Amino acid sequence: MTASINDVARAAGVSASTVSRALRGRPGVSDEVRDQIAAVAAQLGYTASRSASSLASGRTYTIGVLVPYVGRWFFGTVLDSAEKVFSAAGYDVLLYNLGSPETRKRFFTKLPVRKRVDAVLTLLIPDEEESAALRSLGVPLATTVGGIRPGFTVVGIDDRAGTESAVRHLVNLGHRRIGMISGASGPLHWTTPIERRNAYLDVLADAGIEHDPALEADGDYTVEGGERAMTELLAASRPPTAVFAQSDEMAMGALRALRRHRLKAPDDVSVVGFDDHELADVVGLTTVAQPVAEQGAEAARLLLRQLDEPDAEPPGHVQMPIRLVLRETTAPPRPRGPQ
Amino acid sequence: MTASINDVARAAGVSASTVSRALRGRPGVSDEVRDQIAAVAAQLGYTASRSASSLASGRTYTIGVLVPYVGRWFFGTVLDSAEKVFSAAGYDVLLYNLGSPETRKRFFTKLPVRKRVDAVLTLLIPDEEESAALRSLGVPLATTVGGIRPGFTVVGIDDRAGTESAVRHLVNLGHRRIGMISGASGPLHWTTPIERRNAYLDVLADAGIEHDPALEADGDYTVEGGERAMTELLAASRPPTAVFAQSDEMAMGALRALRRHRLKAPDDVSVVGFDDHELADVVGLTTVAQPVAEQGAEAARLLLRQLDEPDAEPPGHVQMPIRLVLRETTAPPRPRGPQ
DNA sequence: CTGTTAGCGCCTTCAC
DNA sequence: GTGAAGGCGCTAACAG
Repeated sequence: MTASINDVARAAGVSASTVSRALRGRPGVSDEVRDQIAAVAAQLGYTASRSASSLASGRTYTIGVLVPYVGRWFFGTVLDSAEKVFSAAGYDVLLYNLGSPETRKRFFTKLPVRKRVDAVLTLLIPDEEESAALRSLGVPLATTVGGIRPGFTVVGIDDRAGTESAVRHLVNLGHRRIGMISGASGPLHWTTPIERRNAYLDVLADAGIEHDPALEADGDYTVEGGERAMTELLAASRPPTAVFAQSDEMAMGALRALRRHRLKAPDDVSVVGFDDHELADVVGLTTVAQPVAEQGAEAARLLLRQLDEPDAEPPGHVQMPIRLVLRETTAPPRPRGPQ
Repeated sequence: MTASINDVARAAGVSASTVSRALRGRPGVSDEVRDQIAAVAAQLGYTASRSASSLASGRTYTIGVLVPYVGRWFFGTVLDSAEKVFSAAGYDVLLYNLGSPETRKRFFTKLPVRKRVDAVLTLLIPDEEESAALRSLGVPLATTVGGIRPGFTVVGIDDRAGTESAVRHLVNLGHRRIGMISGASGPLHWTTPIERRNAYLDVLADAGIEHDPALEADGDYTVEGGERAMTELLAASRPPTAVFAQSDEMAMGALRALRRHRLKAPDDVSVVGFDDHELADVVGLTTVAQPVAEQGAEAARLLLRQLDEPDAEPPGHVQMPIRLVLRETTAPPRPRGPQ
């Protein structure tokens, strides 16, 4: 099999403890012995067994990352950037794709990360019980989604401000019938759709526009859902002239629905998204840009810092900037013909 | 700290080995004792330490997955589906995001997965040396990319047939100046761009069309690269009337370039992609569809089967079906005005 | 069917 | 600066 620490020790003519110390850069080894051991180890292709060392030390050098759906652009991007930060620091990433309720439930009851990770980054929003389960792990916790939660470092954006800028943009263009495609069907503890909805309602009220419940539809944060939602809105007795979608993927679904109805944005309906998806530019989608990759990287960095300085008080909340990106799916409403 | 196997053994009035056997469903434990142990374990919130059990058994119940870029749709989707198969079978996934050359090199020299995983699924194409390093792990290996390689189970598609259907479609529409956006700048051992290029050349030759090197550009398999490549092609003295992009993301970049030049597909230039990206439908992109998620799931299943039946001969190659999906970015070339 | 005995490979005192 | 023990928590072979 592969070389063990004893093989290296024997070949280098020292004890296993010295090899251990030398390879991990701990003090108490003379430089020449250290170099010699490094050479021997390299030559034998020795790498310490993570199982054995974590069993002995209690440290795993592994971070658990919880994701609802890896294939979705937002999560893939956050995961990508977070992984880079972790691996650069010598940590491995254990990935848990917890999209389905069953998988999720099993994860939180069995908690397979117990004794297996030094920290957890969750991209899904745990409810009270799940949060407690994670806290019971006794390791640093971080997230890039949802509101402030005790025991978690959350790196997020100002959902309210982002939504306001999007909806105000539509109001300023002269729209009065402004629909919203939201992702309300998610778990209740996911505050994002709620915050965005409140901001939407506030802007409408502020502009003196009466809210019409028929102008809201659930898009489930997916392209297909967005398409369904838009179709629903178009079927209303008085359809919207503009739509704010709570995510770019839903906005793209909305655009697809428009195409299917032989309608165009912005000529027939204006559409604004949220995220600044990698492909938003391709379809010319006006959207609220948020620094997705940076959020993942920042959350990862904050987690590593907590690992380095266990005594320092971790930041409870970090807010990243957002900005409205104007493209081609928004325009003033078309003057209405005689009704 | 958390409960250990001995705590459970003591509380249940049995030995640790019995607990171990009972909880893992091994034979040799009476039903009543098994139930009792399960109850005690649940009550104590006991989960076996993976480090300890893998150290003792040599089995890790962990799969290493190597990805060039998690944020890219193709890889995210494969990873997503593979992870689901693995986790359903009780395996954890260790993710390695090996996009940059340095990360990649470090991974293959240190091989941190040694003694840490039971199998490896790689979504990046290892060169000869890297393949050897992976084989030295002594675990089952699989991939969803690249050509047949000894020691690997590869789940792929018929790149040649896919490309042919795309380029033939353009020929049949009447195009004669057909450009290609490829991803040739990748590592040399990546055969995909080469295979697709050969198929492209063959179809042209077959149709009696002379190949013009000025009609090929490198798009690096990214949206930005596709945009650059298209811009390049448009600057040619005699630009193409149709373009085959080796991936949907490059095709979308090409569409973006067209928009920037105030040109439209298919009116000015026809565009075909490859993949059937989740959003290809949104932009109406004609493309060669491949079952991306299914490839990940199938590769994962084949890996698990090898773990279950170590003696069975693993399949060297599995081919999944492709099909051309006609949408709105392709049409006959516009009749040329007097020149 | 169940308990006892040895390790798995490494890290961590504690001596020297 | 270095080596010798002991143990991390679990599983595997062997008894009974």
